[in-house]
Amino acid sequence: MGVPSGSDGDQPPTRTVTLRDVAQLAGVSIATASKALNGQPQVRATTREKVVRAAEQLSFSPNTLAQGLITQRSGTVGLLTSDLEGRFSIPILMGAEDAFGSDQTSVFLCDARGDNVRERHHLRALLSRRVDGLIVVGARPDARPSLGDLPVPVIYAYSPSDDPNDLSLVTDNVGGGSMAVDHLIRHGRRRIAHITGDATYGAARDRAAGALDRLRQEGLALAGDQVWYGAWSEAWGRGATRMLLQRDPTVDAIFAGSDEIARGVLDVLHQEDLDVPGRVAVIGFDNWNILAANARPPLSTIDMNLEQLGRLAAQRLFAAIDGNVGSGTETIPPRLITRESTAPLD
Amino acid sequence: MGVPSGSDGDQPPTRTVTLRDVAQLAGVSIATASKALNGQPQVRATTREKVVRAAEQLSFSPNTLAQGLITQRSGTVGLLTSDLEGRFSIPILMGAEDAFGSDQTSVFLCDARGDNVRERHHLRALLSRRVDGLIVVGARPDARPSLGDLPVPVIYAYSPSDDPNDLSLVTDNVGGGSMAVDHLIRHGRRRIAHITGDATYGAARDRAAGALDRLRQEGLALAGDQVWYGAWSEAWGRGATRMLLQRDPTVDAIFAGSDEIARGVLDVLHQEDLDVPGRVAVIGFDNWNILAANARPPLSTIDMNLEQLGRLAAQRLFAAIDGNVGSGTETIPPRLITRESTAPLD
DNA sequence: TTGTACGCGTTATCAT
DNA sequence: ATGATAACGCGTACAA
Repeated sequence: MGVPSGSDGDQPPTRTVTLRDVAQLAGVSIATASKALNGQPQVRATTREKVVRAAEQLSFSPNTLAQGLITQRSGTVGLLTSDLEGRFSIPILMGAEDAFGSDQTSVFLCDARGDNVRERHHLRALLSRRVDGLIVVGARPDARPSLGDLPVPVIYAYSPSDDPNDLSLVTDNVGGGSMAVDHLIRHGRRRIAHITGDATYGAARDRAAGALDRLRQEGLALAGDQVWYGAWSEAWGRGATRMLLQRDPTVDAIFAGSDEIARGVLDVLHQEDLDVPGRVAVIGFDNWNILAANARPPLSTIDMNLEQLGRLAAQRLFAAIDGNVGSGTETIPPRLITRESTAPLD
Repeated sequence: MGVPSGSDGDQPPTRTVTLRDVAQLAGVSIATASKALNGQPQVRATTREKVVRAAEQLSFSPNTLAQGLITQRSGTVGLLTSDLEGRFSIPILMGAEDAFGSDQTSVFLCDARGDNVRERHHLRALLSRRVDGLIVVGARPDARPSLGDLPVPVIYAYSPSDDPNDLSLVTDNVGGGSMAVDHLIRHGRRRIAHITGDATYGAARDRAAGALDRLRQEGLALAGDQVWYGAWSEAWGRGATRMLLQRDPTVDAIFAGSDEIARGVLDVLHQEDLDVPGRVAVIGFDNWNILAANARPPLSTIDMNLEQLGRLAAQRLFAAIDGNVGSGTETIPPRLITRESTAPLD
């Protein structure tokens, strides 16, 4: 079909305006037009004025592709994510996009959907588009295979590369776990339990390690006698809490490995008529706003500062593009979000 | 700092390999190399073989920028979103990215963060990059100002353009509301109430209109005597449910305007010991998996098919780029997701 | 201060 | 079937 849009009559297919048109209208050569628009000093003020005016009049917009051909810089970067759906990619992506946006560089978004073939495919396309650099955002906080030697710098975010020569940016899960327990201790809790997700996730083990570490420092034992590994789901939060309460009714605080799990924990505590935080304090992980802020009561939690991680990735990539390539793994500190679920005992 | 990465010695700054290198290695002219690689018929099989092999050996990757200069097509499109944070943009964006990915076109992601200035800024950048087209993804399902006449086709997704000459793709909120109530009726419910979000959202009013319409068809009155407009939050879901139960204890089903609200509804129903779905059925809206699938019980809901909307936007944009520009507003039908919160009364 | 001429990497048109 | 050569739109060394 194709209804012709616009009410204007059939204008001749208006060629996109080039620098030649501007130069012509201004009555100068292409070279001077270029210099004038690019703020080169060797051009008379009045001439520059003429050119600028002409450019505006024609609403000239320089062809970045042509510029890139010359400068050998496309002014673009690739954002290669493994799962857009996952909630962790988004903030990172936002941070990066934000950091780049304030500069001149545009961002190619590619979602590999966890598929290796698709990833290679996107990689080829990006290199063919001559991106100046690449940020690879993983789906889970465990090491992923390096992309190997590429003609452009690469930063790995969230999932570190398995090659220590690459530069990776990750969250500090050990520190986060420790921070959560520290917060509970400072609020007078002594019988602290830990319910968390899939033990095959490094994040789960790291958070637990941090938590246990902090408990040990304080000479406290873990309530419930074990770390309750399971699934990253509300359902597991419910199930584990029931088991926990049965095994150890003296528990006065629960550190949940994710906000989802924490919601399940809250649900069962309500069912058992155990006041939160009066009787049991609860702290989550992720600061997933929709879950944490709207919980009853609002949930204290650990924020991994993913947006900052994204921004930092952008900065590191810039540095690498400018020749300052780094390597190793850089860790971003988490942040405590205090809400009502851990208010002090009165 | 900048630790030099890689363990290989200081290789000379390896120039990116061009078609010339390939031609040279294959012992042919640049022109023939080009033809060979592009599958032109006028080239001997053995020659083509040579060239292809040379290209592989050098892992040649054609410079898309240069190609674009000639073909006047960049093979890129812009995805201009108003709020990446918002959960609605993501699935649309995924659908579009997916549809494009299977073709040759790459996607520029731009987040305007609801800021008009930033939007113009991104727009300039995208046009300067010679994108072949644009998809504008709004933050809320109400009309937004048109970008006006641009040198490339534009598709508006989720938020329709206020200019009927533009092509907009939106979800069917009236149909969704009607579908939700229909489902409840089919399962024997007669005392149906509706709790929803901010009345300034067209989506809220449309869903309510669809619900009321379906009730009217059936000769049923709305339980609770009114549509409970409020906020798109769990807290409002709780508050409204309490008021509703007070005003009309006979209610046997609640249609919530969002899954968030539905979660609040469920919470209060549990507190009041009203079995779901035994005593009261609950249906949400959005199919926001994390909220709906993990609710207790799992929540029936309406899915707006946003990913499909994104894919369709990509297809329509392709058509427009190929000259088949459309206009007006196209509506994507929603889809009912049945879970346990609306299981039939036994 | 301005203009000429060349090149960026590729495709397309013409000879050969 | 192959190879010069001219574009594409722009930046820049060099000459004027």
